[in-house]
Amino acid sequence: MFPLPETDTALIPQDLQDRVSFRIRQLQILAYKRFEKVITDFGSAPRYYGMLKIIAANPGIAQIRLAEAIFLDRSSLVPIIETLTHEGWLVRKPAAEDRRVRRVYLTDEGLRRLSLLEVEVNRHEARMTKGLSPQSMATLREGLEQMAVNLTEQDQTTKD
Amino acid sequence: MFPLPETDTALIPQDLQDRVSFRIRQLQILAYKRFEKVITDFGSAPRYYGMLKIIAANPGIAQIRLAEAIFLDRSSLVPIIETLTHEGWLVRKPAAEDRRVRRVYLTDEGLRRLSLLEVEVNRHEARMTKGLSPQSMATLREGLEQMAVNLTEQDQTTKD
DNA sequence: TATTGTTATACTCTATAACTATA
DNA sequence: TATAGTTATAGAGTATAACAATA
Repeated sequence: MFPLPETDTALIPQDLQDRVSFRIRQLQILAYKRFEKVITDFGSAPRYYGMLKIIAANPGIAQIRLAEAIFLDRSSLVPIIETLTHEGWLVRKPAAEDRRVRRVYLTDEGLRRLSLLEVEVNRHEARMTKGLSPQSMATLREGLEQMAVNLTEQDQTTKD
Repeated sequence: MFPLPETDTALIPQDLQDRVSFRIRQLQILAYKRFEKVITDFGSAPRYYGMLKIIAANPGIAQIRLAEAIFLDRSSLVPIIETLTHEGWLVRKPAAEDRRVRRVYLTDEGLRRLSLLEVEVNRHEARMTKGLSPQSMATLREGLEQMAVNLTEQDQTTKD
């Protein structure tokens, strides 16, 4: 009997390891667990980092546009916006020209905290991509982007 | 006013698009939605394709090893195994040498159906990676693997 | 009539804690 | 005492359907 614990990868057959879809899923699980463990003191914001960045880049975005951008139903976004508003990250203001719309903005405090959070996200990203050459990173980014395009294009043509 | 709808990507700032962690998350969401829409008639198996492949490669694996391999708590695995057993994919047999353990196997029917499911997974993967050169694919796979290694290694050293 | 945001509701997925049976 | 599997339970996260306000 060997004292070495069997590694997880030993159980994963090669053809599964070669599947990009499997790797993506596995990475998302791992990265998310790690991210949540490492980043604290930012309330519930870390998991919505991407969304906060989109709001920062599109101040006053309507909730429905925001929901579409992150592939969520507009109703699913409501409690998220509410929580982040209570935590001081966001404010909603009714749109003057269309009073159905509520525009979403980062607060000054939210902007300030987002820049601090960004430092942590950078660290996380650096740890995750350690050992990858700039060239590999570039190819990786292109590949990930191409796949996202492929998947969204197919969604449009499918047109349920 | 232009008739063209604003694309999602127009809302995503470049620095966010360049984040591998953001892309991974986005891709996982898109790929999963697409996968579930396209693949039907396989019961609840498609979402557990990876797990079924691991069982196929490790016949008689103990539930706890399987849970570790897919980063789930052993208790979370129980209802999954149960469902797939009821659907005829799996059987559990008590281990002779350690009666606490229940060994998990694919049924003959499960093996047969898994090979059919695999055809669909291949199609999904091909659509997703369309336009990527063999070289890009190779670099992509290496990058994804390296990141998985980075994340699991860091988990071990953190050692909470 | 259609759209935006909201609410009520239900479903899925997951972890934690406690239990059981074995070791 | 520790481990494998199970159960009960609770907490996220999500979508669907229906509603109010507005266009």
